[in-house]
Amino acid sequence: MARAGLTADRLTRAGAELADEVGFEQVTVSALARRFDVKVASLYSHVRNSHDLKTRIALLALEELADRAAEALAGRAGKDALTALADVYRDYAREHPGRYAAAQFRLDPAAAAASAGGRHAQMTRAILRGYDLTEPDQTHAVRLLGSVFHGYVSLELGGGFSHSAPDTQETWTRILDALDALLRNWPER
Amino acid sequence: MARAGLTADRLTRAGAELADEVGFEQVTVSALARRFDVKVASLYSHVRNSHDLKTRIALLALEELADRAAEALAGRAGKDALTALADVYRDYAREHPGRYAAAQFRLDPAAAAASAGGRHAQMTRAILRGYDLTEPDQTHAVRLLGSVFHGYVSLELGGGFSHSAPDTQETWTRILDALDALLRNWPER
DNA sequence: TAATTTGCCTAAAGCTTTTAGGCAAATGCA
DNA sequence: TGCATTTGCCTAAAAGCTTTAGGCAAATTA
Repeated sequence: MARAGLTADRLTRAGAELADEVGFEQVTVSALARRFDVKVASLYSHVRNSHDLKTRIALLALEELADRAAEALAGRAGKDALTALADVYRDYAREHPGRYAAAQFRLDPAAAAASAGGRHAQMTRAILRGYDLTEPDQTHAVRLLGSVFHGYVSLELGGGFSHSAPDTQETWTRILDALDALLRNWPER
Repeated sequence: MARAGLTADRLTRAGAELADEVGFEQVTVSALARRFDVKVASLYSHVRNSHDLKTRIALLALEELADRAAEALAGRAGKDALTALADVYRDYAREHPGRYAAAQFRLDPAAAAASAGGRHAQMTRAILRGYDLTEPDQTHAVRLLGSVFHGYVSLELGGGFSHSAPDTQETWTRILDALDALLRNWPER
C-alpha cells in the first residue's frame, strides 16, 4: 500500500483548511483522516490527540496573523499603522473564519508561551509609538486596541451587526477614526 | 420507578450550572442525564437535540444578562450608566464563565430573533442618550461599545492579559474613562 | 375506575476518540 | 546490492456521545 505522506505539518495545514470550510469546532481527527483517505488511527502517530491537533492549528493561525501584521506595519506609523493592523485582523477573519476561531483557542501555558502571542502584543505596542503615551497608559491602550479589534471582528463574524444599517465597513472606518482621535487625546488620570 | 421531574426549563438551568462548572463546550446531553441520574434518551423528550439544549442555555444567559443590565441602568445616566453596564458584562462573565460563553453561542436567525439580543442593543443605545450623538454615529458608537465590552471580557476571561502588569481592574477603569472621553468628544466625519 | 397522556426506560445504530500491536515500505548502512 | 532498522499506515477493540424507535408504568383527566 502506498503511503499517504502524513506529517504533523501537513495535518495541521489541512486541519486549518478544514476549519475554514466547516468551522473550527467541526475539526476532528476523524474528519481529517477522511480527507487524507486514511484510517483514523494513523493520525495518532503524528498528532498526540484531538486537543494537540487543535493547538497546532491555533499556533499556525497565530503565526500567519503575526506575519501578515508584521508585513502590514512595515513602513507605516500613526493612524496609517493603526488602520493597517486593524484591517489585517478583520481581513484575516473574513478570509479564514475557521483559522481565526482557532486563534482564539484557549492554549495551555506552555503552548501560549511558544505562540506568536508575544509578537502580536509587540506589534500593537509598536503602533503606539506614533502616539504620545507612556506607561502604564501604553499598556491600557494596548489592551483597549486588542479588545476592540477582537471584539469587533468576532461580533461581525458572528453576525452580531447583521440586520441593521449602516453597513459594517462604514462603522469600522469610523471606529478607527475614533480610536485614532482617542489615542491622540488620551485622557489624564 | 419514581420520576425525576424533568422539564425543558429544569434541564436548561442545570445545563447552565454545568456550563459554569466545566465549560460550555463540555455541556453534553449525556453529562446532563448523569446529573439527573436518568438515562440519556429520557432527555430527548424535553429537548430536541444537543444543539437545541445549547441554544436554550444561550437564551437563558442572554435573558439573565439583560435583566441585570436593565436593573443596573435604572436611574443612571452618562458615565455612571456606561460604567454600570460595562461592569454588568464583566462581572457576569467572571461569576458565570460558562453562561457567558453560552451567550456567545451562534444562534440561528429564529432563535436570535426571539432572544434578548434586541434588549441588549437597546440598553447600549440608552446609554448614549447621555452623550450628544446623532445617527449614524450613534450606531457606530453602539457597535464600538459592544466590541470593547465583549472583546475585553473575553480576552480577560481567556487569560489574554494574564502575565503582565498593571492589573486588569486598573486597565478596565482607564478604558471606561477613555470611552467616556471619546463619547463626549466624538470626532466629526 | 377507566382512558389518556406523559415520563422514563431498553435497545440499537452510528460516529468520534484513543490505545495496542502488526506488517510492509522506506531508509540507512555495510 | 542486500540486510537491518525505522517509519507509516493498518486492523482490532474499547469506551463515550448522539439520536431514534418502541414500550411499560405513573400521573392526569373524565
